[in-house]
Amino acid sequence: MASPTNRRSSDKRERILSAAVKVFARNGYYNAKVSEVAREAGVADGTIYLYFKNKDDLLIKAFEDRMTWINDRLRSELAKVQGDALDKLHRFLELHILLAIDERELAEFITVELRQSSKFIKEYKNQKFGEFLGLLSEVIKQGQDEGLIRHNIDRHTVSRALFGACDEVLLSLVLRKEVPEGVLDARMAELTGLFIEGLRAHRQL
Amino acid sequence: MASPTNRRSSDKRERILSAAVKVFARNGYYNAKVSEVAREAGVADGTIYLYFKNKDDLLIKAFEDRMTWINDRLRSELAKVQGDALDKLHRFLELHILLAIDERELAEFITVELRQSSKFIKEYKNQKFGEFLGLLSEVIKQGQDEGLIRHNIDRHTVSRALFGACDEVLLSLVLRKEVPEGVLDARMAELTGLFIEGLRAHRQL
Amino acid sequence: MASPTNRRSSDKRERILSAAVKVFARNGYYNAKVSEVAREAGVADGTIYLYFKNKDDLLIKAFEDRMTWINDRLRSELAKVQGDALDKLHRFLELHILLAIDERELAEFITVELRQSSKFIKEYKNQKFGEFLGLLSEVIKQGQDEGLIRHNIDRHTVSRALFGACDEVLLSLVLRKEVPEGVLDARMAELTGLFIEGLRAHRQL
Amino acid sequence: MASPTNRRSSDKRERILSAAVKVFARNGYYNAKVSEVAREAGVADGTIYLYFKNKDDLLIKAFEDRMTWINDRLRSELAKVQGDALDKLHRFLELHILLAIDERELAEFITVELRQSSKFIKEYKNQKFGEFLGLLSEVIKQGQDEGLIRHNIDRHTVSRALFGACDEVLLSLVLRKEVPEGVLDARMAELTGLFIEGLRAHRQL
DNA sequence: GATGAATGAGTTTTCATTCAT
DNA sequence: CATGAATGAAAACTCATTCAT
Repeated sequence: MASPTNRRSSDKRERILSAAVKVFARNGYYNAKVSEVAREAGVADGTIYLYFKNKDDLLIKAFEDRMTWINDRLRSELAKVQGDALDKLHRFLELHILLAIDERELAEFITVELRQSSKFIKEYKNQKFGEFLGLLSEVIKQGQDEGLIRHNIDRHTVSRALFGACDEVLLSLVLRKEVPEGVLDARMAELTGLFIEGLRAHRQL
Repeated sequence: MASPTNRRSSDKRERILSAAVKVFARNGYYNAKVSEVAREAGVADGTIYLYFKNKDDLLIKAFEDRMTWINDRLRSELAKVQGDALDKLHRFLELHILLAIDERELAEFITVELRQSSKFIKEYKNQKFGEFLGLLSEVIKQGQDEGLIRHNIDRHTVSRALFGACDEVLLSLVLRKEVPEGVLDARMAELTGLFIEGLRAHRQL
Repeated sequence: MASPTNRRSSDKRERILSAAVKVFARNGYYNAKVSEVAREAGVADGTIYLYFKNKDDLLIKAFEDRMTWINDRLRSELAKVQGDALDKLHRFLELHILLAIDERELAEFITVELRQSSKFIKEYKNQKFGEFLGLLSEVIKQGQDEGLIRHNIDRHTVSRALFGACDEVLLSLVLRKEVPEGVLDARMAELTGLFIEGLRAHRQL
Repeated sequence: MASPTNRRSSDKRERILSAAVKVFARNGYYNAKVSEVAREAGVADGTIYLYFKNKDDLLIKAFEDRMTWINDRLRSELAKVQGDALDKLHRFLELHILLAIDERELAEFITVELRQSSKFIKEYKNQKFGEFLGLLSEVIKQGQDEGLIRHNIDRHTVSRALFGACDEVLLSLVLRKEVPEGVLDARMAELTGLFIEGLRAHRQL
């Protein structure tokens, strides 16, 4: 947490982050203006610089803050799952979809800015996204330990593949158009099935 | 003649497109300067505007030109495949990997700018990328017709998922770091296996 | 507040308008650089764009602002005239000359940019200049009503003719060279006489 | 006449001048592009620079060429007039109107660019326009010699006034809108009357 | 802390002019 | 002579960032 820590201040900080997510999601980082974020947050342009070093910093902090929230949520939800690793994997994908539906702007923000931020912003190693992939990877590992998931597959690669697949599909389904009731569930169920079948350790193998 | 179309000219146009791919891949569209593209192409800044309407147009034309090349290549290579749909799918993924290796900059350019261009550049419907997905979708369909791929799965969704997964994995493997000999092949083989297993129509199911 | 409107701000706006009149008068609109207007006004280049949409807008606003001032001045001075319409006409021409002498830059600015602005700046109907001609036209009408000015002459045409004649003469006399004491008065008196004689309703006609 | 003097060359030179008049009249000097003049003339951009030093030179040469033509025409037409100076003055104004009607583009070009060219193009003393005014001045002088025009008026000033008045009225009548049949003649007759009355030497004075 | 007017560096784009063919 | 593709200097405009209030 940055300098201001009293109630009112951290409220303002959060309003700015929230506005940043919204504005960056809408226009993309490079098309977004700091003054628009300020307007959306209901603060003066200069105020943003009391809480964040510059525009880049605002992007990174927004990204980290939201990813932390997502990771925490995933962790606690996965802990609640009563069942094996495949059940967890199922729940993981489900939570991912719910995020895209419930927090559309946030999902859009992450999807679009993930590559930009990690690639073009100097000296930024995207640790929070690494954590996210780590959670997924952990589930895969557990599945392998339980003998439910094949061993002849690298779990880090699978994690990335899973994320990439979901990201792309959600991008096209949820983030760009109105999706008819039921279609989303159907598609994501198929996708979940695809991966679970692909990963399953077959007895005869 | 309004726009230059003779031999020397189209050579220059190609040099500019090529430079654009390189510079956009290196810095991203918004960080790239037109003058840097010009320098890379060995032409004056103004020359770019003889061939392209503006910076946006340069991005779109570079994208379309390269996607056309990729689609043509995929189409002709897939036509040569002697075998069933799963063989074609295999080949498709293989070609995708080869592209990332042989034309690293192009792959990076497409990966990073794909979302930007279709999302933030007004009135641009990314038709060429749709074609790419269509090729993949066609292979899936053939597999379903041949009884090799499950029918209870939407082939357009699968196409996107496949693309997203490969894109993300390649991005992390090839595009960002040096990959030790053999690792890439291993990872992509696993990925191919994952999808082929996931898609396969099991007799007993 | 979107555009600055407090005391200090409107002071700055006025400084920019004033600088614009000076610089546009000196170099003409197309040869004038926004940065030169900024320097003359003692502000940064960007500041101009806080008060005006673009260079065209600056020209139009400068024009309108100054024409409003001139029209107000003419109106109030004409109201003070004790006498008939010919006295008013006399005073009108006198005020016109005084303007050219006292506010040389302003006169030069208006003279030179009048045609440009109304002809080449899209969608700009020069209402303020119309008002100016309207004031003159009103005096002619009054003269006709009083029987001092011939009726067989269109008062709008006469207004334009009067303006055109004065404009051209002043341009050559005042705006380009140093005029020896007395010559100006003599010339303008002749001009006034010319028009008053030309307009006078002769008993025998 | 410049370097090229054979038939084909001077034909091309004339085509360029003609195109320049048209394009400058349409868009104004500063908005006109050399390449548009070239297109209009049916020559290559570079060709213009074989006949004229630069864009400024093209403007000046077009101006001088056309003014020479106008002056010659006026001179020869005035020579034909059988009558006194007032008849000549009448004819002068008539010819001026005819020019605006028959050679609308030329009139527009001269009207709009006259001030620009003489004011902002370095080291250019508009000699041809001086000649034009001289012709008018000569008629006034003759009228004064014949006792038809008052002596207590400077003939150079009157010349300018006359030109300015006609220019402004024609600008509003002919050059900007469609004029109903007859209105133009009526207006110009009034204007002619205005000046002739204004200038007339009254016996009783 | 908060404000928002002011700043000015940085970028795209235009277009008169050149010169190799 | 003629061409027109190429040049690159110049200018308008934007917007992240600062700082006096």
